[in-house]
Amino acid sequence: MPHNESTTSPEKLDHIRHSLAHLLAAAVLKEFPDAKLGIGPTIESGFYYDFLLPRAVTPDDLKMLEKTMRGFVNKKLPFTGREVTAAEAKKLFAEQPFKLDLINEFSTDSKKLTVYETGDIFMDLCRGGHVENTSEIPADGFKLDKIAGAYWRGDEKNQQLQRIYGLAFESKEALKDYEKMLEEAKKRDHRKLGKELQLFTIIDEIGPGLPLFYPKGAILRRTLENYITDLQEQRGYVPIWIPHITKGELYKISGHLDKYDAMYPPMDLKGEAKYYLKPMNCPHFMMLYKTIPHSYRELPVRYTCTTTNYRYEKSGELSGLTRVRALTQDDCHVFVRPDQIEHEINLMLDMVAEVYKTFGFDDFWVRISTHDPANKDKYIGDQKIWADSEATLTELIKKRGWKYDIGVGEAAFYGPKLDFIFKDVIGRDWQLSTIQLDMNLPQRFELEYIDENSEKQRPVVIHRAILGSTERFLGILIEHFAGKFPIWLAPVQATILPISEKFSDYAKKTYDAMTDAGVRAELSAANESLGKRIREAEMMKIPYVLVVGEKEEAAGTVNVRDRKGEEKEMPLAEFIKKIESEIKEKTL
RNA sequence: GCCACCUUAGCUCAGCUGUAGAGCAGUGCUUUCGUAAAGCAAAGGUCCCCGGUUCAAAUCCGGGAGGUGGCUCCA
Repeated sequence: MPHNESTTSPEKLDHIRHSLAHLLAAAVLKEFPDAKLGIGPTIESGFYYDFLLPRAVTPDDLKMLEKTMRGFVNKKLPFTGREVTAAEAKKLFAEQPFKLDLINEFSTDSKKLTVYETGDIFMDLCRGGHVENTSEIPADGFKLDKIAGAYWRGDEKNQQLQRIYGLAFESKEALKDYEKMLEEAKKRDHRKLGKELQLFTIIDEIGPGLPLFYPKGAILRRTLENYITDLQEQRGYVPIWIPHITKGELYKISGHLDKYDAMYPPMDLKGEAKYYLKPMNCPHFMMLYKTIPHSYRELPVRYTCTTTNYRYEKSGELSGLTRVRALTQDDCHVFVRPDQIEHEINLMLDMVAEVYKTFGFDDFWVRISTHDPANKDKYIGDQKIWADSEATLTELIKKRGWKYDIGVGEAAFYGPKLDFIFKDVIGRDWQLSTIQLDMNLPQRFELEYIDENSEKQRPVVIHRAILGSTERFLGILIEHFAGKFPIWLAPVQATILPISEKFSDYAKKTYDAMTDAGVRAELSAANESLGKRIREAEMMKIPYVLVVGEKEEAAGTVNVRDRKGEEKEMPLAEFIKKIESEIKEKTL
């Protein structure tokens, strides 16, 4: 962010935000004396505070509360802290049930508690981290932003409180910069661009979370899927195909039904056994492996299928392409001998690296989820495989120099996993690729291979998806490129504009030559002004605009305008060669 | 699912109790143009849906659906 001439340290900014949270609570209490206070921490862009209030807070209330807070800031109130015992704290916060809840929790570890007072207007239970005086808070660097519902302690079963969010920065300029950044992000929002560029739509009559793709969006999808399919097939993956509905029986074997029944859309087949739309593919893959005998020689067996899953996601969760009810996965299951795990995972990491490089995803990190050694009973499978594979995973990631984070105890009960988290342009985290070891499904489906001693052995399964979900990946791609896709992905790669109808024939010739070369070209008839057609092409973010007129026809050239607005005349054949090579090289 | 807000033409939005408006897109005609908007014309709406209040509702109230931002969830 610009304006880094500011001398405010991150720690100081945190103190300012934290202090503002207290001032917000003080302002709320002034307006609603019966308000019950929750917690008020700092967040990445400011702070929030949770309240139980007699009525819903309105945007007008926010303005009023903000004014009250400014009044407090200008009063130059000191923040003073002191230690109290749990009993004292309980007396001080007798009217505040949520604070009592916190006191009960904290006092179990026999620590002293601290309370902070702001002048004589407010007192809060708090571990500290404030400015010494409200005069240190820039009065124009903060703003109450929005209101949301939030469950006490983040638990759905608890009472829902009203959370008031505030933005807070070290200066008015920094606040403005932040707001400007959000506005820029809005411009590249994939839902907005999806509509403008005619990529996809969601239709009420069809249902929320069920996107439909227009031709341009479908080309994007197909290009993406072909890319990933080719990559896999070059690396020894073999395609399989599976139907989209199944008897519930399958999920009884896999054990999924007991756990996630509510997520699975049931199908009514008129009195036959209960069927479901498939919410996942793993059990199908297991069955295909199981029904033919396997020798140790043929392992690893790498099955792949790009297929759509259907899940009941809560309505409030759905959002554009990033959270849908019909999601297509580039799903792979690799059946390996335990001694092949390391090699196989390393091959997968190669693929992840190649794919991210292709899309220019530099900013990602890896979450390594391992088992909790203090809680061994929670996990199934061979202890040695657990220990070895976790060490291997960590080693492999380290070797590549990727940022990572080890989540001890975050592994699934069936095996450790690697999740690849991509940070988008505005700093949000998105989980894309996942690689998971599974020692459970091979056991439940009684998968086997015959070893060199003719004995039955159990393989390990590695689940793997690189895009994760085609829909989510597309959503992220749209925002990553702000709709300006690299040439190999662009739904329309070049559009040809004859200056007037006199040059229609030459334009058509140009169009045919491009199409023959496999370029996705478009021909724009001359019944609108040239300026207007250029404008339209720019708005559709088409990589190359080819203008042809008298000069070009005579010389056999095209006038190429790129997305930067720069023009260059070149022979048609030369341009085709250039664009072909860019498509082949997947130039960013 | 929960909390708050939003829903008017294909899109972006104005109108906020007195029988619905603009720009763009689309259609027709004219224009045939040298790098981000040529001109004219006609057309386009159960003002999300269902109830209620009112002489009168796009506008006020209740319920529902969908969306946005959060919360929770995400094999």
